[in-house]
Amino acid sequence: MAEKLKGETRESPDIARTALTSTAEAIQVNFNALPVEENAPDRISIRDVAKQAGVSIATVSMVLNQNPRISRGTHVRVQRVIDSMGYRPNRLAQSLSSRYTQVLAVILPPLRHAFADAYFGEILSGISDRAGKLGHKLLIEQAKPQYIKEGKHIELYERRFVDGVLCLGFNEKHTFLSDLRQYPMILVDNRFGDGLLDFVHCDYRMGAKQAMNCLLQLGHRNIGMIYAAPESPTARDVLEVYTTELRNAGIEVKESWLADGCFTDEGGAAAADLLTHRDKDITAVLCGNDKMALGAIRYLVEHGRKVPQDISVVGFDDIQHLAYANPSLTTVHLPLYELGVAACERLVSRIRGKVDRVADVLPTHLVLRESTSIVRTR
Amino acid sequence: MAEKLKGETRESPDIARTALTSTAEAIQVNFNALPVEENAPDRISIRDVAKQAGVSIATVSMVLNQNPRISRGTHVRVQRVIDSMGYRPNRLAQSLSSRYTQVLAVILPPLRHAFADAYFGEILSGISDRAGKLGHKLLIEQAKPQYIKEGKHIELYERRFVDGVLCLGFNEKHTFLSDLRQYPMILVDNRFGDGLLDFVHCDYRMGAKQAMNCLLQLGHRNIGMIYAAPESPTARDVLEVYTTELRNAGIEVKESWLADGCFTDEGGAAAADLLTHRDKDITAVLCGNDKMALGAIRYLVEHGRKVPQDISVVGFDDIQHLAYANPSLTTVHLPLYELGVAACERLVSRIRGKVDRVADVLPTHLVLRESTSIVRTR
DNA sequence: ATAGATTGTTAAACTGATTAAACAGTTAAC
DNA sequence: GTTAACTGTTTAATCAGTTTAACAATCTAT
Repeated sequence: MAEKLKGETRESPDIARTALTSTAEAIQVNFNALPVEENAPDRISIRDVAKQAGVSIATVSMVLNQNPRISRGTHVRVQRVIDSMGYRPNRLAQSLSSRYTQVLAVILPPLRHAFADAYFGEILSGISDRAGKLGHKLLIEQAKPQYIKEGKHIELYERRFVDGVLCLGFNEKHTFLSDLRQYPMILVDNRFGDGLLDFVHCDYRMGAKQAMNCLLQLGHRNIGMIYAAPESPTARDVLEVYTTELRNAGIEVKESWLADGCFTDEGGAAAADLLTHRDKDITAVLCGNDKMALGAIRYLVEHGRKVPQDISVVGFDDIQHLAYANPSLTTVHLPLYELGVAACERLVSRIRGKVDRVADVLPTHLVLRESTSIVRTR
Repeated sequence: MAEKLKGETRESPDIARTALTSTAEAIQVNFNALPVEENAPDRISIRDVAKQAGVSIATVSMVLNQNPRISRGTHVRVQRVIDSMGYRPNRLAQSLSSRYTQVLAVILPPLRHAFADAYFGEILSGISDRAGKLGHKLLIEQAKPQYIKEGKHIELYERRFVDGVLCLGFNEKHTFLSDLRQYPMILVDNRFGDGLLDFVHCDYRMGAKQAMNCLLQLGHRNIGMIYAAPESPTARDVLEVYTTELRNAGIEVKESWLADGCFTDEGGAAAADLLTHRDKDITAVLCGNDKMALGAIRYLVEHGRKVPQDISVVGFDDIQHLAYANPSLTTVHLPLYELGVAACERLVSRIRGKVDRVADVLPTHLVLRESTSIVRTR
């Protein structure tokens, strides 16, 4: 782009004009003062390269895109010019004509600390790494109510900001997701009941089974559960397996063993409060995520119950630095980084039309640490 | 790029042509079968709107951009057509001709958990909120060595991905930053010694003064410091004020009172180990950030030293959920969210040419909690 | 009545790439 | 010795907007 040049060629005649006409000078002068681009580096376009290399712009474009119809010799010759001129194709122009933007969006829920969240962060890491390798950029958005109301999520596609979208931390209650059904989109770590949305999620059933297995093997029979977001299919998976596994062990779940912890630290503490007051015999608690598990442990310890001696706690997620917690947390490891990688990978495949339905489930495993122990015999 | 797709469109006609020589029908049929975009919603362009409204595309464009030269009547009439057709301008085309992309990039350091970091997260929240309000999108990048080596950070501007860049978590050692000097860029929460880069940072000198004031008033005289990244000007600010304040109180800093904690939890623990072994008389420790403070507290508690009874600890940052820690952390509150807001605001001003140098410093304040107490008299 | 200024709209150039179709120049086949 | 096929390159259309300069219509002043 030759803004600089344009600015100059435009400027001089105008100044001349205002000087002569002697009316509205101030306006004209001001108007011209603004677009003066101090330091716009002269952009090199494909035309400049073509001229320099003595070929047509089509040839340069084909060299750029490794089109096999270009001969070896021409390729080398043009590439040399490209390198020597330091030419970099304008990707706005590329995207405008080529159908692809090479940009993906990640949409996060409107939580105050969504950007500082260990769970999202780990997934994002995976997404970011893979997107980089696949030559895609990442746009980050937060789905605030206003944002959805204004249809900004649809604009993402319609105005050609992105080729596809990854949705983190949403569930069936977030109906705006179905607005995106017709576009490449992947629901990350959840699924929609109607099966109409592409998704990639961790195997929460497997994880729940592993956790329950552990607790049952340690002799626990009165096992509470701090769940969250029962409108989320994956969260329901855990609840269901929890119930089933207890029943298989000949234990009937009591209503009083369940409490909602809202996925937060404080919620976990409050839920632990509720559970321990409703049923003094609970010797173990399965938590829907690590944050709630930590909150529960904090509450329990602060109220004189030793973990794991008095009560065992199992989490879900395996958030990184919690290995240092005291006691360190026994938890179901969710492959969140890999989840991000897979989601990104699949989304790009969808965009390129290589697959037309994505429904992946990634295996989990239990990490046995200090917050669980064999049940205390009374 | 779309190797697969491209491959297909090229391949099929070739096959058809070699199979049936004289009939062009096969070619036509195949050719037409491929580009059938399953779900490509017929994009509405400015031309469609112009036709429908019975005006030229220039007029539609001017209505879109609220150009005052369009009469009230025409504006209303065209706007009605725009709304009824659900037209949304293609922003690739807009950006291609209008000089602005309305996209900003945030570059994070290549730390493994940069995306899950409370410090970055808080700043990012501020940036994201303000960017949204200013009508800008956010691109997130991590400055891995390879990324810099390939000049991707420069490509961000040269290929017109963004109008400006916000750099978080970097310091003078990151020389690649000077590559961006000629473009709109803001260094967030740090500055460059040479004063050539725009920046917005917290007032670390003020914060350090507040922290030292607190500890000295509580009677502490043997005050250690767990610092990090001495190559960072703002980190040096803290070190300097720490020294100055002690000296002003008639205390000479000992070499053994200083330890590098690398800004991490584990580093903080290791540094606490070092400090307490090198000088048993230390009764307080000032930490360069909350993570190190937490690590230090963890180490101290695990090794039988009570906080704050035996030793006081002050942090820096005021990371959100640490208010719940036990003991809760006395710390210097950095206005990180506001920092993000300010940085974004300033960057956009720079891009629009409204300012040509940014150098803002935001005030801090001390949050007194449980990890500090009056010095124990022996 | 006519020149000059004002206002609102449009034609056309421009942004910087991709790509289908056309077109030369060789080579192989009949 | 044509005709046909293949190669490699270019022409020209296209993507979807913005913006300048031109223009017609109306209003004002002489």
